Amino acid sequence: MASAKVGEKTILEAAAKVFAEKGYGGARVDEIAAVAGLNKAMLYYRVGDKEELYRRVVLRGQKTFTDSVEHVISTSSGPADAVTGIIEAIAANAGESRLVPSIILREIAGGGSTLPGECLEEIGRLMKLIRGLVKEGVERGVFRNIDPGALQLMVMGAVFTLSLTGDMRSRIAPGSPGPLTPGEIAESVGNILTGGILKGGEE
Amino acid sequence: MASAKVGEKTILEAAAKVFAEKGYGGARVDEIAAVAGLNKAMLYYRVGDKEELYRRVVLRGQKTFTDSVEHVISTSSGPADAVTGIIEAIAANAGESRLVPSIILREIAGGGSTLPGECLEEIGRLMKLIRGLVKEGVERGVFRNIDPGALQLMVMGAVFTLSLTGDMRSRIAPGSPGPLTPGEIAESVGNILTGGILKGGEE
Amino acid sequence: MASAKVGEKTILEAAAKVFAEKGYGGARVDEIAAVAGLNKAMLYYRVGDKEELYRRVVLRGQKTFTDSVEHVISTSSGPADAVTGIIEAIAANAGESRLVPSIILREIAGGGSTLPGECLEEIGRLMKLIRGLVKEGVERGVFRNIDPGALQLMVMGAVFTLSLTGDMRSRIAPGSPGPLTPGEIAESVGNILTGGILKGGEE
Amino acid sequence: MASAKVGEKTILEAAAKVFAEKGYGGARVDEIAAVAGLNKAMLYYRVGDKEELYRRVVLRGQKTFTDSVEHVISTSSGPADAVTGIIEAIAANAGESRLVPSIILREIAGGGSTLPGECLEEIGRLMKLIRGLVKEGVERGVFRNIDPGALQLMVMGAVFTLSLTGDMRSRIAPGSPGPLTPGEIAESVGNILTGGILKGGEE
DNA sequence: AATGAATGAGGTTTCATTCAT
DNA sequence: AATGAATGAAACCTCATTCAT
Repeated sequence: MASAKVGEKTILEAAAKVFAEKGYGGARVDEIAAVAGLNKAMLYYRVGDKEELYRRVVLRGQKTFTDSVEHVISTSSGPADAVTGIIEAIAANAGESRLVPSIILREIAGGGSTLPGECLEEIGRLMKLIRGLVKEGVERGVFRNIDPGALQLMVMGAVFTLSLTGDMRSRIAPGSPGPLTPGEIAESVGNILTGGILKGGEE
Repeated sequence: MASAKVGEKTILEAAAKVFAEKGYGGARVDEIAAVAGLNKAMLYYRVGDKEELYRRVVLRGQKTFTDSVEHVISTSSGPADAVTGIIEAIAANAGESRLVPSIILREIAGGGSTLPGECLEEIGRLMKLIRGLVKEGVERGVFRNIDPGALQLMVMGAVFTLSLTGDMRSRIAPGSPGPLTPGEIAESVGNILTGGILKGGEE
Repeated sequence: MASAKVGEKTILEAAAKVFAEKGYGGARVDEIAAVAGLNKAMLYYRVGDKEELYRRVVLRGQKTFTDSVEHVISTSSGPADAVTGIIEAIAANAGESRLVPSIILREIAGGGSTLPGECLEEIGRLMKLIRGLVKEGVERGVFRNIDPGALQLMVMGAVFTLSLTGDMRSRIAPGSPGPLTPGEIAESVGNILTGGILKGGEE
Repeated sequence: MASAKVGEKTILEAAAKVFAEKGYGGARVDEIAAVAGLNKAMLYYRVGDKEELYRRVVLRGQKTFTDSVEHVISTSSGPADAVTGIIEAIAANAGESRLVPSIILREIAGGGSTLPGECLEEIGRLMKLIRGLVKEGVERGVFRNIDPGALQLMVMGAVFTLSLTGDMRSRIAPGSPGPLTPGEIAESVGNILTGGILKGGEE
């Protein structure tokens, strides 16, 4: 059935979609090929085996992600501003495609055992950025004394979870407000993170 | 060949372990049987097929989890106290077994598509508890006006992520302090959640 | 649960029922035990393995069957009378339990490959009876010159088929008269066999 | 490893062979694949699972069978002639491959419980043909008043039984004439059916 | 570049059979 | 005599991967 020149981008996007929905173990190469609109054998010819496919997908997603964080930091006016910006960026990113959040959450669930080495390094790059940011904030007296790793993971965990549970929430809690927009998510999380949940707000 | 009466609890624990590590798709019935110290056919005799096995594991984990939250709420002195207590309970729970966090995170990643109906209901029970708690806190003037769903998911996402990334952190960031204890996790999260990250704490 | 003394007759009848419905390959020892109302292990203790179970069931059915044919022949007033009597006996037998017909039909379908030796011998006894009958009829000038083997198989094939298709007929042909009684079957077959289907009757 | 394009016909024929010999329950997919000269997985790729395989085999056999009956009826000079022709056609058909007879006999034995719906419909088509034929014969005064269903089943039962017992007969009754040719079978059955077994031929 | 056909390894499930009590 | 628990072998089916064209 023709298929009219399927670019590598399409392939990786199709793979991303399936990996995100089913996880590495649950994803079927057949399905990826079908979603990409491509003969299965072509996947092997063009990209490689399932593992390689996964590696590329994850790496691509991570790069986009870390790049956006990097950009926000370098253009922000200060640590507090940067945090808000990052949350917004993450939420926007996650709203655009479930892919990275879902894959990262799965990797976290599995203890990162299936993550190729290169990907671990890329995660390192992200953490370094965040650590730098927090450190600066603390030194400048803007942030309280916070574990940067904890902060980064909290933010990621929170934003990803909120982004991914949009559909589920309406199924579970009929009265709930339904899927949140990236903007709302960023606001919710940012709000709590910056001000805490207590009314008084003091320590 | 020995094995002396393997209880159903053992079976479910073995299954939980494997599902937690590999996810539903990646888990092998063979492995579960081996971990349970049991012949593969026995799994089918005693519990049922892979799907049923998963259903029971998840449900059991969820029940334990929600029960502990329920207990904390009913014995706490007030909403603020309860939130701290819940965070501690979740962290303790997650520290004890990676199981529930990891399974829930995976389900979140997959959009809950593989979650049996009964499990969704159990999630509903949990959310109801949290919602009640937040509502009370807001009414009493203890909490700022917060979306309870967002809070619950944030907490879960944050705590689970922190609990599960212990091992990974040292691999990724050599300088990092290593796996946190449940107590440290609870403190980190509780700290940020209650007071926010900003020094002044205003707004 | 108890099961209050299950006799061997009951066991064989249960087995017969299941073998008749599902065939040897399709029958499950579990199901036989369940139908007999007794623990699976007891089947092995009391009767033996699946093959032995089958052997006994088939042999028992055959003996009853051949005995009734033998009885009819020995008490009939002549060959023509005996043929009618046999048809009636077979039909009555088949009406009583689908068992023998169904098992024999299956064995015919499979070329008798699963039939234990003893059973083949018992079939031999039946054929000898029929052959004797036909031979006598031909010698006395009552029957036309007929292949006794063909006659016996035709009668068996016809009667069994009619007996077993009762339920099916109404499902397939809504207007059809529904399951026939053994008497009607015997009449139908006897009628055709003795008089032929042509109106004039002579060759 | 070779095998050079195995057609679907070959697959269905192999399946037919095995189903005919062993029945649905006794047939092994492995064996069917081996007989077809094909990797097991290919069966699933090309045809589907065991049940689908069976459905196709049975339907194909039935169609061939009913078609031949239809052809005989439409080209015969009258009802009596048609009956003889059908018997010959069935016998020829059965002589050519044990397949259809054996499968149908098994289905009769099992009460048609495993027959897919489509196949029941196809049986309906056959019965309609026969019913029309008998009705015409009776109306024209050629046949005595006969239950068409009974006639059809008798003929089928008789011819199939005779066709399939060729091998068995010599094993059971050493003196017997051995397997009959389709022609002989048709003659035997036709002879008895048209003229009856009694010498005079009167009622 | 592209694809239908093919395959082996491995996954899930079932089943006849036996053991311990 | 009776049974729940246990097991190995084998059945059905799927999947990642490759080949021939």
